[in-house]
Amino acid sequence: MLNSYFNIVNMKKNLLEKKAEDFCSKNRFQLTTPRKYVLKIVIASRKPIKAYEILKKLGKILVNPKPPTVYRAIEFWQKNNFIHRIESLNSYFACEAEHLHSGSQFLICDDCGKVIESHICEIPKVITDKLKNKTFTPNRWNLEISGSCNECS
Amino acid sequence: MLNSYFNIVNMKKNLLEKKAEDFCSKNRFQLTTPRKYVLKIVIASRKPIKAYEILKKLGKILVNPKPPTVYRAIEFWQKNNFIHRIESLNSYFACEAEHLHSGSQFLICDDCGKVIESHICEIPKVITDKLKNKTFTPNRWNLEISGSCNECS
DNA sequence: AGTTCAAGTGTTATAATATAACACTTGAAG
DNA sequence: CTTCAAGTGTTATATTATAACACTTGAACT
Repeated sequence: MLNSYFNIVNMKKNLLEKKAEDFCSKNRFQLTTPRKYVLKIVIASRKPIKAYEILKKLGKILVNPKPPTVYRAIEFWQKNNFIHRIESLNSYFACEAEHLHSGSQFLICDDCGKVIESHICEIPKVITDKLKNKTFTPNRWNLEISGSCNECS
Repeated sequence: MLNSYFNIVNMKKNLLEKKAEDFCSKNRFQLTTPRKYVLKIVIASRKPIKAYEILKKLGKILVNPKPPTVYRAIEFWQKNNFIHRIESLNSYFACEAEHLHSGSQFLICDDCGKVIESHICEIPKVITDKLKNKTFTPNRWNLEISGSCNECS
């Protein structure tokens, strides 16, 4: 009997790729070869992946790709909310949210490297309360929590 | 009449340096020349400062310092909670908190680069609620909110 | 069908950020 | 006054990211 976990993962993978196709045609962006494969690679990696790791994997598909090729594709997908940058790891991670969001939160396991994204859309109230008198207009936000996941601790 | 803002800033500056001295003697760490001046530089810069900017300023005090000198001092102060790294800016910032804290939050103005640290010590409840069934043990956390400050928006 | 031009790519080079490794120095505990 | 962990100085290099410029492509116009 096959492990159903992988079936679910593969489903998500295909859905995300489909979503990307739709997104591009809807918005008249080109789903070019580098864009397509960079996204595929990031989605396939179920952990945060580094730009030069993407580059290496891309090298198995395209002939001798260069860093800007990867960084441009990353930038495109990041801008359009298909991937997030995990700042504390200099890494990139596919976003499974069904909607745009200006904030993201990650649980990062220091031991196994696993990352869980929690889709909270509002900046937590403690924060906004504290900032009431600062009159600051938030634009983007990112919360990264490091620790140990249940499998490692 | 002098602007009292700068007096307050200078007071804070001196307090922080004093605190660092106390911290080192209490804990039997050495307040060495590079450590002392790196901290001074980070405190004096009231905005997040980059490692190579610190290096450049340090070069006006010490003879031809090298990157590891700066990075080691940064690491020391960061570990001991005197400075934080602002991940989204690859920059470092003096912490004014009177206590240790495993989490930090920053408001970062995209326009003028000003940063405000808000000292919230607990991970916001929305987050912990959402993560209840994930059984994840947090260790450190960092929230960075980018936007426009009141002077820029 | 040909023209146009913004969007996108390929490539070279280099900037910016960070660390490994190793020999040397220092200071405080015994 | 020895010892050795803690800390420094230095060389070299790894890692991450972008500037700049010539070239290609596709789809919106005549």
